[in-house]
Amino acid sequence: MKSELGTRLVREIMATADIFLRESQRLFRPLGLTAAQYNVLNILAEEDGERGLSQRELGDILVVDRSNVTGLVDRMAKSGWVRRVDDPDDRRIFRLMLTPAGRELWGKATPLYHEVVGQVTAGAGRKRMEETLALLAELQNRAPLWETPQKI
Amino acid sequence: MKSELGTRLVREIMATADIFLRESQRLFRPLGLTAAQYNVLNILAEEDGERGLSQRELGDILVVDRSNVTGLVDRMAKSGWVRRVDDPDDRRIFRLMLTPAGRELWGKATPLYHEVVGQVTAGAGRKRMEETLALLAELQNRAPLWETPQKI
DNA sequence: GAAGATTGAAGCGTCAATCTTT
DNA sequence: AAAGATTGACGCTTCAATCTTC
Repeated sequence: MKSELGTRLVREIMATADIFLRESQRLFRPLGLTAAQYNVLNILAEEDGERGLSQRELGDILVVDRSNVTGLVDRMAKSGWVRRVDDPDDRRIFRLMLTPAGRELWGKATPLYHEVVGQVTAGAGRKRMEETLALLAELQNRAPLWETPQKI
Repeated sequence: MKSELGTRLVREIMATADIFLRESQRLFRPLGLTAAQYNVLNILAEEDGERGLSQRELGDILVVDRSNVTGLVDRMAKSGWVRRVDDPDDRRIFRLMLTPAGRELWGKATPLYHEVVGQVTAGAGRKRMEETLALLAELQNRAPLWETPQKI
């Protein structure tokens, strides 16, 4: 059973991520925010610069389909947290910016998030976390192999 | 920045799981199967026993809402891979069983899955994987802490 | 033609409400 | 009343097709 350990590893990584996702959804819910929307807030808040991101760029950072960004931004714009601004140079493009309300919400959600993450990872130990991060990076790099099973 | 490492760890676990999910979807797609459906196949196939699982039990194992199981089983029954059998003792319950076609599909999908997982985890090293598994288990155990931020 | 954004269809997931059976 | 299953509303995600602009 050489690969059994690998199978378990993959399963537990996915199970852990599942739990994190579920719990973060629960954490953000009272703020009217979803986990996906918090990611957007986070990215846009750090893009403090003037230009803002295009929807395409946001999708690339989130690693989601462009079509997904449309609805996500729709909902967040409706909630008043994000604005679409016409790009002056290219009329195909919208530039995304946080509204003041969006920035305020981000300011409220972030310490909450950091607090629980800090608690959950508290006893993990710096070295062990770094080793795990290295392993995860290797797995991510090898993931493209999934695309080529063998043309069954 | 004591907690920054923890934040990175959480982010990378979720990113890695994301990649695995995406790639496994791609892997199963030619078989007309989704990743969630493969999990069902897998659980039901190992439940080789006679009784089968109730939908409630399946949901508990998958860690998804009961309401989700209904649609999942609907679609798999429509594809002819799963059967709902009336429980002889309790008329509220359906017992779920793989059809022969479902078992055959499972037999086809599983070696494919194990092959790619084996490739992706190939260079990881037994000891490192075991250490990571231990860390993941700790994180999962601590996850309930997410529920109690501090009643903001 | 290619790139950015959108739309529609489908699957997966949650939650809240309902129905049947226990 | 409690438990198993279902339904409906909503959000996230993908894929394929379309529209506008480059």
